[in-house]
Amino acid sequence: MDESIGIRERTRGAMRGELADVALRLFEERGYDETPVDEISTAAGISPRTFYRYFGTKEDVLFADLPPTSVDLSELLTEHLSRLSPWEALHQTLRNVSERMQTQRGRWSRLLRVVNTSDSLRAGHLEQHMNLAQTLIPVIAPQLEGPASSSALRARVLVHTALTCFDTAFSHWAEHESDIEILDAVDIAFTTFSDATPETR
Amino acid sequence: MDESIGIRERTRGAMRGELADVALRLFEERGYDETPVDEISTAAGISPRTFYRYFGTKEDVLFADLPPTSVDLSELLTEHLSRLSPWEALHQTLRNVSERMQTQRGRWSRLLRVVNTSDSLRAGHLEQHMNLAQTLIPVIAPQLEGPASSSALRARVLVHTALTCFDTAFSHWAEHESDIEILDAVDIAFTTFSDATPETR
DNA sequence: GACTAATGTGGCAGAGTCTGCCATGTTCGA
DNA sequence: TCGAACATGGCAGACTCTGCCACATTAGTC
Repeated sequence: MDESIGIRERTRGAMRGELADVALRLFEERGYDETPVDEISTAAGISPRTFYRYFGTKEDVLFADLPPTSVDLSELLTEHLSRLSPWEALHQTLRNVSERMQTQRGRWSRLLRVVNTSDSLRAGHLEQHMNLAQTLIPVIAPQLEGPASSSALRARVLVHTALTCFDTAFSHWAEHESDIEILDAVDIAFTTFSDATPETR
Repeated sequence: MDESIGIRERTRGAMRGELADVALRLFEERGYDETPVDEISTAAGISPRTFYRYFGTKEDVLFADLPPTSVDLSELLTEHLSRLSPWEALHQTLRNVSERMQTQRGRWSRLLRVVNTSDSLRAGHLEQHMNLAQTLIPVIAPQLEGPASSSALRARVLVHTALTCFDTAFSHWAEHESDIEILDAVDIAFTTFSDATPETR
């Protein structure tokens, strides 16, 4: 089964991984903005030009191969939607993602720490979520009741809010790593509304 | 009272405004990525170097002088918090911002249309909100009940979610300008949770 | 084993954003 | 009127990213 991949693709994948490792390490040492692509590529033994063949942008070396973007979330979400409310389904879907990420806790906290040192990086991270949102909104939209005129908007709100909760939980966890578990942070984030807005019911 | 400003600052402000106008117009015509700073500055009769004295980055020419960043939201929020729940206070605060923005409806829809044509711009726009969040979170945090360990996280979630609702409402409005009013969109966005998550109570 | 095609890689030039430095002109207050 | 503060412009340079072409390696075929 693996033979079908061919050695070329396997080494290519390995190079992507090595680049990601080297880059993360250098970013931790000297900072993202202070580390030009030149240094990453030479540290990995390739030319700058080749770097841009593996990753379209410098940011991508951090974000491209991350779980939330590589896992098929629509499928997961569809499954949860069959037995949960839209909001709960989003909660569980992103909770599942968090569970998978736990196997790489160390890498994640390193990455989040790097991301939070640079404004441009934070923006790039947000863009990842915008892309994810475009995938999830069409899955949620048909499940919403109420007037069609507002359900399109509410689907957007639900998905973007869910990703915001997810993101906020992770940032908070990365900053207070010793005080709280990832999954607890995610659960607290997703249940904030039911606790904090009694008047709006 | 206005005399204290001095003509220099007044003309400087005028140049900022003119640059913003010229830039928005050019971005509409040729697109953001296809319009180099050279063209904006020459169209406004200044050198590229001087452009970067008025705006630190090319993005800033779109975002820097916008109401949500120039109005003092902390003050507004503090006032609402004295008689509303945190979530409702955030809702009303951003509703007030939306009301002020209505006087520039046309400019806003033009701007949002430009922003939504470029991924990098959308991310930059979100970053404006990240900065706002840093201002609002300390205002909300002391109002939250419950264990201190989770209230810091919940304050972050509430503020980021509020800004997400605000942002989503505006994007939706910009795309369906004829179907919905800004304030209605904002209200729908902010009341999405109370309607859509009965199970989580 | 040799040949061709596909693919990975590197170098080069160039556009575009943004910064530091210095020189020039204009305005303001004394 | 003179010096100080300020706005502007030009220049060089770093950095990201792209298009183009040349070279080498590999894969598949005969």
